[in-house]
Amino acid sequence: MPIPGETLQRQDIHNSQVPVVCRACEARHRGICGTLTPEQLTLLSRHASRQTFSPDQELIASGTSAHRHGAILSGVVKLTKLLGDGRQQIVGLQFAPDFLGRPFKRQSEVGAQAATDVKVCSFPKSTIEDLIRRSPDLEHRLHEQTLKELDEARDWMLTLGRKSASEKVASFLYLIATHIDPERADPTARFELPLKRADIADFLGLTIETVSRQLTKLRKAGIVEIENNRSVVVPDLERLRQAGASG
Amino acid sequence: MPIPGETLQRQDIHNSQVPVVCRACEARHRGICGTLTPEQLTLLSRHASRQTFSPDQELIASGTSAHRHGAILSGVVKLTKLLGDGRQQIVGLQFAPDFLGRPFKRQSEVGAQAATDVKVCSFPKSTIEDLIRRSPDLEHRLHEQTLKELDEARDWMLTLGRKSASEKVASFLYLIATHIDPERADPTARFELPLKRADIADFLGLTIETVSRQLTKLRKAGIVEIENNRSVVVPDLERLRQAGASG
DNA sequence: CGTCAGCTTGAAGGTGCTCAATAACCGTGG
DNA sequence: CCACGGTTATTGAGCACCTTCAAGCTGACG
Repeated sequence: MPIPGETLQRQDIHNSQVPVVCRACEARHRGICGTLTPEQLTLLSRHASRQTFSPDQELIASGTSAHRHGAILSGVVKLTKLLGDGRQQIVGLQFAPDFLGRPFKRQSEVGAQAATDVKVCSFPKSTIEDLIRRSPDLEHRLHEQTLKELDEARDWMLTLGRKSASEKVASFLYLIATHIDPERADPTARFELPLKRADIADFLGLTIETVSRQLTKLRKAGIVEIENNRSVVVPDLERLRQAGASG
Repeated sequence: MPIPGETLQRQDIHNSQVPVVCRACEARHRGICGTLTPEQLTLLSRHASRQTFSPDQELIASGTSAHRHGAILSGVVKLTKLLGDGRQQIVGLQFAPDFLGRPFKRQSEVGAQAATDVKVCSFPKSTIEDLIRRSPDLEHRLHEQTLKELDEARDWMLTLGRKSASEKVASFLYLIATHIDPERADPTARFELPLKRADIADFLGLTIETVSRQLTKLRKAGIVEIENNRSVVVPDLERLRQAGASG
């Protein structure tokens, strides 16, 4: 259960310097915003704006100089790489309240598209970079996220390089199950798939057809239940984890 | 052309505070050491020691609490991940003067083994972490390296997920050619492969046999020349790059 | 009710794997 | 110097898995 907004807001009530837009923000105390001082928040919010994107809409065009960075407020973002002939690979998924953008570099080498409906709070690259230079805490926070993303990328390299199709699909479902609803103690999970089949295929380095076949195989094995193509129930998370090959 | 040692050393001659062991070090002005003040270098060097490793020797056992970090002085290090049943994937290659170790985390989730003969300068995890906390510059440098590694990991995910076997092998050769001898203007390259076939296979998510077959295919196509299994000549780097599929 | 996007299912084919034999390389010691 | 064993790499034949191509299905929305 998410913490009711009340407790979060009470903290800020005592600090009138916190910008109005931030006070009610879902991400106010998470992600990068959590480390900022009221003055820094003010500076940032002055240049910040909210945007929404619908599935498959581009947040950053690959190869384009992205002049804005941001934080995901809700939804799932896919990071993609393209080959000359159209082959595509999803190289990362990002969830709220992740930071979006690659600091200290002109060109982004990955594209970013909304996978689901997405809300972001974005600000100019230069604003956040200035802030980073002046706030070691913020850089540390971003460094931590980068390290986390690197760990995840390497986990996925193992999946891409060495797992079979059915292990890949199971690993994917397990990944989503553990990311959508971060804290859950019970062995069962229930969620909506944030990706359509084509995206899953691009994430796993497979074709749509193979993904589909492996899903029905997992369904027939009783490891997952799927309804309306998107709603998933996992009766036993541990069993799903094992289907993804024990690392 | 590398800068002659003379100019490098002259800087230190005027600064007698720089530790003796560091003065003649190949990595003194590169990698993380480059940002450190003489005092910081002294602190670090007091706890530092040099080690050498031969091929396949473990620098860090996966899952083990690595209590030392370090810098690569020479050689190539492979970062590996293992699946329960023995399947292996190399998730990164590191060259001098890269930093070795994952800060701010108890457990390393990857193993590190020497690919070639390797020299490292290592120090206790806690020493460098203290230093990081006190030196924003150092954290920035490490953050930059982490970002670089993340970019590389994602590049490789595209290779693992979407390229054919022959494209994979070509991509690998191109990667090595451009990393072994970083600055080279001419279109031709000549180098020793730092990895044996089994390692290449683990890096590419293939089998030894497939790697071998694709290498002879590239050889017969005149894209590379190979002698003694390890010495490679690439007459036209651009052609090799294209054989790896234009991204 | 028709259309369109997304998903599933089937049959055929190819790429890369498995298993197995041969060949090249390298250090050691006769 | 060559013979030798061990490690590393190449090559071949058959097969499995995943892809390709093609058809049908489902649900949302006009």
